[in-house]
Amino acid sequence: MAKLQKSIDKRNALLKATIELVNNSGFHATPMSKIAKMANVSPATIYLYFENKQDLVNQTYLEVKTKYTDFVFKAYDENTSVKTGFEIIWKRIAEFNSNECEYAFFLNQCNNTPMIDEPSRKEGIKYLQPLLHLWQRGKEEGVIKPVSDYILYAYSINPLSFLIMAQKRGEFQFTKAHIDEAFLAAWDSIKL
Amino acid sequence: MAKLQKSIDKRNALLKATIELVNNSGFHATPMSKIAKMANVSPATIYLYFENKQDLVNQTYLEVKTKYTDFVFKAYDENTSVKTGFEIIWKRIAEFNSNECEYAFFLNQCNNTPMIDEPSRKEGIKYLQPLLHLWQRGKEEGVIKPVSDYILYAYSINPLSFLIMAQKRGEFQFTKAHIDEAFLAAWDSIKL
Amino acid sequence: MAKLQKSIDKRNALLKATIELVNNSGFHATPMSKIAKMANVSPATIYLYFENKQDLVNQTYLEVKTKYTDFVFKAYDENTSVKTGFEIIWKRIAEFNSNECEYAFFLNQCNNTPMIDEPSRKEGIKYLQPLLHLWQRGKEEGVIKPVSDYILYAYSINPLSFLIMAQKRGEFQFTKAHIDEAFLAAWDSIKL
Amino acid sequence: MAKLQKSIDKRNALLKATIELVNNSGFHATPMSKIAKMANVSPATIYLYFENKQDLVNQTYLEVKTKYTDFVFKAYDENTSVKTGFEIIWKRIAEFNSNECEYAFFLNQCNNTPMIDEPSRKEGIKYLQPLLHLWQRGKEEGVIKPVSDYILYAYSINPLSFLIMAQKRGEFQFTKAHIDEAFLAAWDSIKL
DNA sequence: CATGAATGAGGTTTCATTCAT
DNA sequence: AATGAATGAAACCTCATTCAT
Repeated sequence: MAKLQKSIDKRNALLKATIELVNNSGFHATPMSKIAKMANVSPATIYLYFENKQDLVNQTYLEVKTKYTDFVFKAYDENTSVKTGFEIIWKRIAEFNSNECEYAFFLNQCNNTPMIDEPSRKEGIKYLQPLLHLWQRGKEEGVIKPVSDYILYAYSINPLSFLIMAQKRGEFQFTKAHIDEAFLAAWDSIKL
Repeated sequence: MAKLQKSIDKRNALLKATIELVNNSGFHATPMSKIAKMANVSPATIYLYFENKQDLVNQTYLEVKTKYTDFVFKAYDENTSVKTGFEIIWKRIAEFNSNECEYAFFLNQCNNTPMIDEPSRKEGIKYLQPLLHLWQRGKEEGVIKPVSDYILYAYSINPLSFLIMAQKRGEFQFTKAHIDEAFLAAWDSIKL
Repeated sequence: MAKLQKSIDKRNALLKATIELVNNSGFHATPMSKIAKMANVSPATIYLYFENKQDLVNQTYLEVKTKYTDFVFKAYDENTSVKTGFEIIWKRIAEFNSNECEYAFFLNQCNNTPMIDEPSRKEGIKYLQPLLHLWQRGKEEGVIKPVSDYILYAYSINPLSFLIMAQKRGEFQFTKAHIDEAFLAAWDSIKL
Repeated sequence: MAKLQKSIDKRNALLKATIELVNNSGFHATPMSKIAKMANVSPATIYLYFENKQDLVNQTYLEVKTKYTDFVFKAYDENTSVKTGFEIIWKRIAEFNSNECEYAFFLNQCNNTPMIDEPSRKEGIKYLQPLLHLWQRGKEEGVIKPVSDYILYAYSINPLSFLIMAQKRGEFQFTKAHIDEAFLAAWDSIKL
């Protein structure tokens, strides 16, 4: 057990280091040696846990994406009105962005650069299903605008990423009040 | 004259090559040698026009940002209603994203990674002034929600970036109809 | 007993794996980890049986060389005519090359690259004594050309190595008929 | 001109260093850094002249093989008896082995290990044509044994490689007298 | 002004070997 | 005796930058 635990610890330390360093410098500007140093292992050790750098980042991505989805949809229950359901999910996403901002930054980088390879990206997309189903229901009930999910996502969910990145850059302070304003804007943009 | 002209041509070729290569591979995965080759120039020549790689990218960024702003605000006239003004600006932004998507991709990369250094990024921000003024007027007139400009931007402007990137990835086709839907969502999200 | 037996099995598995992998990739392109894997053993275990990689290869070489000599000279009896004696030995060598080609390839690699260290190489040379004695007798009897043993070896024995390697590369098919032709060439080259 | 000459010099220095180092240690035990040092260039410079290590060795092989063939067949004239023609070629090969033994060692290494890739090996084989034609004529005239060219080569040409390698190892001294003895053995082995 | 050649520094990855268990 | 995990050293290779021409 001790040995296994140590291995898991090392793997986690590597994932953590990857997230932090990639957040600050991007994929290509983050050398394996730095990741190793931050995780307190030898560079060679990384290759016991991951095939290569790309694999390390892919696995980190999928792990973080899973954390994100677990967090976002844990509190969600299908038996609510569309608006309530959306509010619950949206607020969880906002909370994740605030509380786990390292994770949020990382996912953002992944979504905006050719850092993650196609298969892992595809794998990461399926996680949104519950939200898509909710929107589907909303369209059928005439509560949500009958437009592409991409547009709904672009206007109601993605702006949070922009705001969180602005906050990271120190340009913007995301307060409680802002969250309510943001939610209103999100809902207004997609509601019929 | 011939000499000077030639120089400008070379500089432009370098900027163009930078945009294309960075769009496809990102900043750190784009070697100077490739930029030089694509611009039909020796690597050493780059350093006659730019201090170093960072400077090349910064200058490219500012140049593209200028093209963007020039295009976006050229048709704008302050003497319109807030809604009309916003629509004009928004549609120009959408048009730029569609017609000059190479430029749009590049600006997006710049906004989402630690590729551009802080000074250049700061420099690039001031360009939005006319839109900010319009929003200010809108807030005073009670037409626009009285919230931070960052939130207004996040919900009404930034989603276009998300959609254009989704289109680049081939996930989404941005049609004429979509543009109208998107504008509606944008306006709904910020109007009072 | 069980313990000792097990050890010998492991050692043999390691020698076998070494031969196969070195045959296919050469000494320096064969990592210890692969040898261990093929022998179903931990890399660390190798070092219980051998001092280091060089020692592993040296020991493998001497072991194979012994198998070779045992096979080649087993049927040999000094009380024959020189020609008959030579034919017996030659045919055994040819048979070894055909039937135990893995061993033959390995010996060949060892003879042609700086893979084996000098002491082991020296050790491996003495095995040929019976053949050298036969040639000595042949020279005294005026049956064999009075030339250096190196020349006799180069022309009557070594060509088999070349042919067997050509066969391994798929360039040449070594049939029964070829063996007789080859023997004739061998004998013609050294007989007076 | 000066520049071009310098480039050619550098390339030649690299080929020379490759030959010497590979001769002494083998392909996989010869790091690029050592080759660079011996050629008095930076490791990075190697990659201006060769794509990678494999390419460096392949090109070296082909270059040396060409030197070999040029030397061997330069004095050869088709209008001779088979025996005389063979003697001329054989003696030239022997001379090459003696005088350019670095080249000869190198070719030998190449022929006996998986160092050279298949395409280059194939490329290197065609060089022997004149000898094969001579043998063909010899068979038709009933002067040469009617056996596979591989066997003829194995017995009449390849032994020289063995002897030259033995000499390199210091086991055997290849004198003028030896050459005549060796030629006789070679001819006896293939003549009818 | 323009360049091709050159390189030092540093990137990712491999591997022979060791060590705690 | 046996091992899986770990690693320092070194392998191949790339690239931003410089310099002689």
